[in-house]
Amino acid sequence: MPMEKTFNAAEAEARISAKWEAIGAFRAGANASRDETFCIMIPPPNVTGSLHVGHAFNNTIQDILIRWKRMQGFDTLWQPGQDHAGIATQLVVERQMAAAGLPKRTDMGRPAFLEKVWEWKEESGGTIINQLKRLGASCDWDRNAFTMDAGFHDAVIKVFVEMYNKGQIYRGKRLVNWDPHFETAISDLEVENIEVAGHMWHFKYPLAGGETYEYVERDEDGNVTLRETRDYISIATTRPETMLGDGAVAVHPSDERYASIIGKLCEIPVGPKAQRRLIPIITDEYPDKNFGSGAVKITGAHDFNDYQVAKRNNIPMYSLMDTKGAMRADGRPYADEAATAQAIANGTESFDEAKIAAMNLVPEEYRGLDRFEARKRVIADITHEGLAVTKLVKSIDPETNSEHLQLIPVVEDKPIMQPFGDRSGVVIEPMLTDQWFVDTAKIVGPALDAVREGRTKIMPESGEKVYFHWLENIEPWCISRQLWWGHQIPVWFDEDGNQYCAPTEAEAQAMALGKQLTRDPDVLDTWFSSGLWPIGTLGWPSNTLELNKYFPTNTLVTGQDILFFWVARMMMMQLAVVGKEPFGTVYLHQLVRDEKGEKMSKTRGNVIDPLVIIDEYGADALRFTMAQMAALGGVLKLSEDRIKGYRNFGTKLWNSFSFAEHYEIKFEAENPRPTPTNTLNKWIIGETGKVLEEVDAALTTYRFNDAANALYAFVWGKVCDWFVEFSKPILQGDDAAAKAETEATLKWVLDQCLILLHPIMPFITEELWAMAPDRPKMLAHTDWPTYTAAELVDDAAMREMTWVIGLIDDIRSARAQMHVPAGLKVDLLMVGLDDTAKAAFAANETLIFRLARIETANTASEVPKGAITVAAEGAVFAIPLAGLIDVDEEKSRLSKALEKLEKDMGGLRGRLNNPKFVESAKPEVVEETREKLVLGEDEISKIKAALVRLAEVG
RNA sequence: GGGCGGUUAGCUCAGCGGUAGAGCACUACGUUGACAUCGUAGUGGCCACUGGUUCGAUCCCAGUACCGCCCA
Repeated sequence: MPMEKTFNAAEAEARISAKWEAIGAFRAGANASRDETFCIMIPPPNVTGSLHVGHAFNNTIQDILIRWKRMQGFDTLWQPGQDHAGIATQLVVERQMAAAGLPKRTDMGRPAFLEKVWEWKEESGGTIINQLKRLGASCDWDRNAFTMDAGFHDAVIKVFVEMYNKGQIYRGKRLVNWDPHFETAISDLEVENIEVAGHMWHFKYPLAGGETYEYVERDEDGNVTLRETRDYISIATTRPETMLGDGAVAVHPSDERYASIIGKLCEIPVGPKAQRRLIPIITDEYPDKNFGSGAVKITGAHDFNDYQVAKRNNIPMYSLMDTKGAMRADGRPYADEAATAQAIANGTESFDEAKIAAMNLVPEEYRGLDRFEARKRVIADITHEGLAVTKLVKSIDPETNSEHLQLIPVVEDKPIMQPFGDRSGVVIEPMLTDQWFVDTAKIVGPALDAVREGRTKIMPESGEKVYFHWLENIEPWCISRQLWWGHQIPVWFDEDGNQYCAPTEAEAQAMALGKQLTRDPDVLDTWFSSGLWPIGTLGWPSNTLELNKYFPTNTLVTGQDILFFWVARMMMMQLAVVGKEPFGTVYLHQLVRDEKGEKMSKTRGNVIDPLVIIDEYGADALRFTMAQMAALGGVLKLSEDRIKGYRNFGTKLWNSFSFAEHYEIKFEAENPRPTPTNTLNKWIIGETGKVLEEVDAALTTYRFNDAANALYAFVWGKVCDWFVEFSKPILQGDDAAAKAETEATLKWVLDQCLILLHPIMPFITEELWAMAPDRPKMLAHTDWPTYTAAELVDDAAMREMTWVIGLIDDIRSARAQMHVPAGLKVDLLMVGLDDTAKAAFAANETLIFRLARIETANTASEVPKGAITVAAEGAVFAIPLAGLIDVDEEKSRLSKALEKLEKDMGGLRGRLNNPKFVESAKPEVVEETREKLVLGEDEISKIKAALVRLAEVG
């Protein structure tokens, strides 16, 4: 059956995948021929997820590494799995229930809802696995793990209990990102900061008791630009509704404008007149003197910066909102709450966290309002009262043409960074709530040491700086979520609020004899469980074979963006739990963007769907593109054109086999490397040795782009462009021995191409591999070569073929520039060949004849007039085309070449004439420079001679 | 505001002490017995700017400008 014209990826990929699966090609330890292990943990995709380009890139890189190591005979494991994605999954299932007309989650109750989630998981949770298989990912799919699996669950609970008992986990009140839609705390990763059009309002906070001060503003030189008496301090805010919870006004300690009023009280200009709260004016380093008025209101419970200021200065933090983001409607009447708050501000009443938390400082008229509605009302009320900062605006009445001067409130339009929940799309609220935290400060040390001391290496190295910077300033990690889907926190409370932490209710009950217990309803952050991914997937806490064998793992491949969220946490957790760093190397790859470098998003409509790409171009083209672009650092801009280009590369490879087929060259099950006598064959075998070394070196150092480029240049630029072309005259010729040897070489070289390309392009290579009957193993299990360039390179053959290729290039170039028709075979004259050139030419005459399109070659004593001259090492060649060539054109061609050479040689001469260069440069560099100069000057003299001859012609 | 990067051919990017590379795009020619998803030849760069170190800087150092990303 003759080969198809091109590789039919759509048809072949599924068939090949099935075959791999059938023989268990990717099982842990498959094809192992040595004891060393190599293990990669997949960054678990979200169980609700579907494959996007980021996954495709991430998994391509992992697959290249694992296939390479597997072929090398390592005992490999690529551990796959998914995480349970608390919010996302709950959202998906709730949506589905709503669509199906089922009762709401809250009506259904927790156990029934969880049952629904599991049903969903069984049905749809495997989507991404199948998509990863289409990419060719060679995970051990039988070991697919899930963070909610029973074993994994037990591990998570065990770790929580142990860390709780060691005091590394605690419950406390801190400011967290709160999603008012899902009514849960969320992680930083789930918050998207987006710049939106916002406003900055300016309000007057009157000084208590009508006090006044001299307000003076100066320019840079200290000249007074404004001086007035004020009875207020001007405050700018983008969130007026939070004024109700202000605890202080802060100014920078060096701000002279306000020096005289530090320590005084000012009034929050909102709420019932009778109970206006007075708050202190304090100093803190946080306010920026040059920003706004330089004075900042401090609302500790609703802003992350203010929170720090409030903590530093012991300012009460009043929570204003409920879990839905509406203004609180609980608590005592406002008048009472305000009175207490005032007493606290005056310092006459003490306070603690619980007392503050219980207080509701929202005036009755705002209670229950949505936060955005409350904002409008607050603004309107302040403005109405005349406490907004105003400016004079001149307007002209269009009817009467009279001028009006009007005072209007100052409202600046200002882009602001606003946090949005990535799933809910609503504005995230910093919220003071009771949550569970990992006291990261207690476990961060070993994670820092592991990288500092080189037990774990982060690539690129800049990642290490970021890692240190983040871990050295780490904040407590909020691990509780107000969700149902996830690992429920193993803590029970008695009626007095005492905590009992235990793996099971029975054990907790045993600790709380006779007490009525209630379990904490919250679940753990998904990242807490995926923080245990390396040991959890390997069966910890059981002392499994796999745990012993593959842990610590070798390489983690993940995006730069989750260095903190996941990598750092895995480092801390594994070290805290089992005392070992989870991986030897962390390879951080680029983020995938569209061709313009923009983030891909559905709203932008610039999403490249890897499955669509695979359908159209095949998985190999996508994979090769990604490998080729996987340089260290930066952003990967993916465009379809590139993918198309690398699909063409696959076709090129395909056609090289079709070439072999055309010449009826039959691949055997094994195609051993011949020991050739022919220079051509020696040469390509040497080149193969070189490319293997390049590929190994590149993969060892995670330079996937170098590996891909080296293979591209070898397969296309060496094998197809030269070796295959050179082999034609031999294959068509009569020399049976040469023919046999060249066939054997071709078979071996093409086999090597398949082997070396397989990690990057597994499908097409496996397909071509299978065209030989009875291969002992599938390509995925074929031994990766171990020859070295030193063994395979024959220096003399390399030199000779380089000379031949250079000569053909030069003749072709000269022909093309002189407009010699491509089809025209010309006569070649050889002048003054030295012995090496003579021998090289003679040995490769047929190749040169064919590729340079030469009819005859004869020696001549001199170059005739009116001939094209081609200078080569140890020879001058001429193509007599009397009458045919344009003398001027040949002159300009040669002059141009001469000019370039002169310039280059000038540089070399300059260097060599500089005694300091010869003294201080490395000897080999000096030697190399000398050699280049000799060769160049030789060529210069040949070209000059040719120009002289041309001058004689006219 | 703090941190981390980047600026090299029209585009996307490698290179990172010895005088600049790839792919794509572009131009011209071409159905040469594998391949038009191709072949052959070619065009294209004061390597952001300014200083410094060096015999020598795209590469190292310092500063400037602009652009990203992360954290506030």
